[in-house]
Amino acid sequence: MPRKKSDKTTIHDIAYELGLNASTVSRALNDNLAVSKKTRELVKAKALEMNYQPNHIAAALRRGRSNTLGVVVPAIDRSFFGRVIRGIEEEADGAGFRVIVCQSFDSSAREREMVDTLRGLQVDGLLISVAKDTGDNLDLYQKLISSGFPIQFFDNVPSSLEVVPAVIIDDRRGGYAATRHLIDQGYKRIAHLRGPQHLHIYRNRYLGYLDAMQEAGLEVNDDSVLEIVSHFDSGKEAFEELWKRKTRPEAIFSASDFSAVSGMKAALQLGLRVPEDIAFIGFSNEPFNELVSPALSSVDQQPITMGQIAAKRAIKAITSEDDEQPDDRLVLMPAVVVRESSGAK
Amino acid sequence: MPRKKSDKTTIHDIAYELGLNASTVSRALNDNLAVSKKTRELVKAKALEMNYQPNHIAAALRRGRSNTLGVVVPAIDRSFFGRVIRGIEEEADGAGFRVIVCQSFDSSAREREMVDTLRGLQVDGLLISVAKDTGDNLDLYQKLISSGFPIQFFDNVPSSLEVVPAVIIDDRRGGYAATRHLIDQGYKRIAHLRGPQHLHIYRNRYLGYLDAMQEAGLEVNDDSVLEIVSHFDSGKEAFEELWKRKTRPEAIFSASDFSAVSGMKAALQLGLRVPEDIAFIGFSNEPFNELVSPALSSVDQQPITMGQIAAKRAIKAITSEDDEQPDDRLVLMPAVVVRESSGAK
DNA sequence: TTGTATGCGTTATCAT
DNA sequence: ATGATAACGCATACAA
Repeated sequence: MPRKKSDKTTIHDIAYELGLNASTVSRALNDNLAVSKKTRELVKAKALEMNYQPNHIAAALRRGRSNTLGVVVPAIDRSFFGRVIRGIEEEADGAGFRVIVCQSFDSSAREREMVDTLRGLQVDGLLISVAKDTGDNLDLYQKLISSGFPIQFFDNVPSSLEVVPAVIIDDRRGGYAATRHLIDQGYKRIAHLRGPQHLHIYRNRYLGYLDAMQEAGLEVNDDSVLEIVSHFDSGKEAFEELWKRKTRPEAIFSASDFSAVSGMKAALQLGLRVPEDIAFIGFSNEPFNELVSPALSSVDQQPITMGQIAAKRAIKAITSEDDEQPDDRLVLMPAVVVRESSGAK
Repeated sequence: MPRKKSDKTTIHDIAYELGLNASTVSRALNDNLAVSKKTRELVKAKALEMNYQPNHIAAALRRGRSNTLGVVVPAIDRSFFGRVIRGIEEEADGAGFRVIVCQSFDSSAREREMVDTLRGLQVDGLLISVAKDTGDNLDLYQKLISSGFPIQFFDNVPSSLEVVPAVIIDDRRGGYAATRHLIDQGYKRIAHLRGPQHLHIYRNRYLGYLDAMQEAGLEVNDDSVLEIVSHFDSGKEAFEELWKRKTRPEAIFSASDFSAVSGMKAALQLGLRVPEDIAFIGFSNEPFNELVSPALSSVDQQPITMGQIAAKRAIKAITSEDDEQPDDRLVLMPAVVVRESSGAK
């Protein structure tokens, strides 16, 4: 029969068994140099034997530090975020930090809840990609930032905040590079399937498209651009709509891989050849791009690097003694990945 | 200037401001009926004003309950797990539970670490889909289960444990249904791309294939079955290998959507028509199945339902007073989703 | 209805 | 090198 009603072993239990004091056990378990090597090993052996599980939350309560990073993303089943999180975990692992992931499901109300929950769990820092339903969490974030709480935004950052510590990619550059690639391949009539323009990531991809077209002296008219709403369905409809217009495109730059693939599918069903009759390039470099036929060219957003850097900056802010000023934004460069769907004309 | 060095508001701060006692504040915040409606509102208003953030870990330490569920999956960027987690969160939300998600990256050593971490974080229950690198965590799980700790496995469960509380799908039935569907469509020479047979999910899908073939009196010989290793690349090679054999298949049932799609791609590149020359059906019902052309038929594993049920059972085990016996396994039925790739012959 | 006292498991500051 | 003690923020049994 155990000493206590709960069967959980604590440092007190170990101390009791060994005729020691709890503080010694605590020190031994934490590899404190003050405690003799002999007792240290004794304690560790006993801890193993008694199946001791350190209570991290008690330690966190006492220390005021949990060694935990909180992450909020719109949805973890989006491969981009999955890969960002992978990068975060890699970096956190190396620094002895745990990672807790929450989903906002693109609702800013839920995002706020998640932030509260994570703060209640005493996370030492926050990594956030804000919901598309960009609500009024700005106050919250402004307060958090100016209170000196370690926070890093990534990918989709709150738009109307002045100084935001963030890691983002240069979407405009990405849009430019994708379009430029098509131009270099010899295409002239290039259409753009753009995303909702109130989201700056989509707005910037569109601006990059315009940059490249203008630079090359190519015409952009009402027929060239079409806005898509939902990722999944509308690529097909968008393509069919484009194809009906009086000046048919030779190539399409889509702001999303999903609509690119579904547009491509619509093209194939019309009996068109890709890229001979119509070329495609998407954005995000989703894993399935390699699987479809023809394989879809795209723009890679370096999600793993993004996660690593964001985590690194957060951890630095946490561990550095002096309350340094919030880092400003760091901008990553996107990279065009050329596959079959945008071969030379 | 704040009363304390730390700027975090505690119930003591609120009590001080209001000339009350911390316990009253605690009660008020928890909607305890004992405290008068008036003070309750007063406290809540003050809490809001002072931007009070409840310290959940302190509460958890005191209560011995964290209202948190720990989830361990091989990788969150696999859409199946993403959807299971969605189901878990839905269920947990409704019951006032938080969810912490960790990844094992298919390493049982890391899986063990994650379990320890989560237990250290005082999660009230554990939901686990075990790593493919099925190591020797059996002792750990056996101990956990018999100690009465609320734990639920899902999808991939530890194989060599007798009584395992788990929610799984009937993979054998799924393999049978997929193959049966092809048979019903009129195909006779049906090949199977099977996964590593030491994993029972793949073994069962293979057995289901055999069931259906045998039932229909169709021949299965050495040419019919091929084992694939990595999801991504080997579908192509596997298909080319199958196509070289003396009896070419008319249809292929692949144990994974990834290899099905990449096999399909290889077929298309050989100039074959799908499904006229060769039909395909995969397994898992990945989202990209709808996007590829032709759209890939597959077997749906009901991931959201799986998550909901697993969470529900875990929460029930947590909240029910009596230490009831561990639930045994609950088996979900998979559903064939017919798309273009397996049209009638 | 509210206040007082205690403890959850750990770590840090003393003292020895 | 080790022990005694207090404190982290909260919830609860008990007292008033």
